[in-house]
Amino acid sequence: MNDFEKDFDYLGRIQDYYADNRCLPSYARLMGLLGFASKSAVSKLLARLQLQGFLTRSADGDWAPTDRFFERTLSSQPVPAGMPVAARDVGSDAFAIDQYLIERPSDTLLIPVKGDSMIDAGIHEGDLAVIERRNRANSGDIVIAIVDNEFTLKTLGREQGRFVLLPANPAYPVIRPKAELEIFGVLVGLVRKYRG
Amino acid sequence: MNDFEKDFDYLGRIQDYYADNRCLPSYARLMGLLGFASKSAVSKLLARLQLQGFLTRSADGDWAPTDRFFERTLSSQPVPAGMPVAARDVGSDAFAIDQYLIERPSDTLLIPVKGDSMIDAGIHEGDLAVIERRNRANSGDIVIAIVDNEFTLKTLGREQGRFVLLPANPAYPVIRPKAELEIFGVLVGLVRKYRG
DNA sequence: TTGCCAGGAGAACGTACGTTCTCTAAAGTA
DNA sequence: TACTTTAGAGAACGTACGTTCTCCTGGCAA
Repeated sequence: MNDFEKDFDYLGRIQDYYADNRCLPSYARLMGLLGFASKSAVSKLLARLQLQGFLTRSADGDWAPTDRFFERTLSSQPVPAGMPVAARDVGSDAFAIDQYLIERPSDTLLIPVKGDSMIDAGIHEGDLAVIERRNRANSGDIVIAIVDNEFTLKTLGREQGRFVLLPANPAYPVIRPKAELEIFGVLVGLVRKYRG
Repeated sequence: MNDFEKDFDYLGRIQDYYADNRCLPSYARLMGLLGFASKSAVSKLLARLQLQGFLTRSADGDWAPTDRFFERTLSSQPVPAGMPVAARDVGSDAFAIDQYLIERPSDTLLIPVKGDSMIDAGIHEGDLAVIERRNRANSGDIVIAIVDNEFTLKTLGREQGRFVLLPANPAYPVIRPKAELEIFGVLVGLVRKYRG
């Protein structure tokens, strides 16, 4: 393992710590975490990671992760077993999930999916719907509409010039709103977590 | 504003600070942030927020946000028509999804899904599979296996003591590997983007 | 009015913090 | 070989840290 890979391995452990604790570890804890016996080693490592753009200093002078800190490996080709993920091999790329899904952060929110009315569209109960707030949508879009004071996730359709809400499950009826259909937002992404 | 609302306001400012700095503020900074003139006021506030389940102590004894701390990014309650949205945007919380899905960043990578062999599990072509690298898995897990030097996403099953790979699409056959089955990782999450 | 309670002020304390030195050992280069 | 570079060890320093007291004050109930 060369120096570059070693620092990448260190970075991985810091990322894991951050995922657990939602905060960067102190110098003392980094010593234990990385196997260092001195804080100056930690200090120099952090300086190197800052140069590579993974860390920065906050306004208060504390260390803080950068966007690059949260980039994950995107790989479409199998890599030999035993190769560390962190060592970005050929065919792999860096990738930030949130930036991929969310284009307009201030207009975007996450809403848990209830029920199975969109199951045929691959949208399951418990999935997290990434919704961009908007009052208009096109036929064919999957939208969050407000019906009877409740959020409803359905495909927007048209019938005789009127908007209707189409479930993606034959067990559910098409919703034909009597009044104006109130669209809350448009589905721009979906997030599902497995294992609890 | 009663005591409960006041604490909620304090919590909001702590959440804002966290979104900016990706770390909870120290007692001294909380004093400035909340308008307190003493640290004991901070100490007691944190104790109250802990009771309400917004904060907790990490294994190292530090304060750490709980899941509930981030809950404002999820709107689980229906929003009455015409009312302003109680749900918070995802805007300031720059990596909400990433942190939701990924527990061990250094062992996690993203792999684009090819084909429709898992369509009945709600996994579509073009989705991004969030994979945690691991050589072992349990029957019933959805895994990435390496077959013919290609990634294959299937449900892990057992047949007469041997591992097999089960598609979630009747058009595809069960894969019964002749040699040892090479498991690359386990599916821990799924990400889908709509609208190009 | 009195007593009680809780949020906050203010101060003291011990410690863990981040920084910054010098020094060592190993690796690379001429 | 000798020179240079660099990751890390180790120690020292000043400070900001979290905790824990006591005391003050306003609100509420009896």
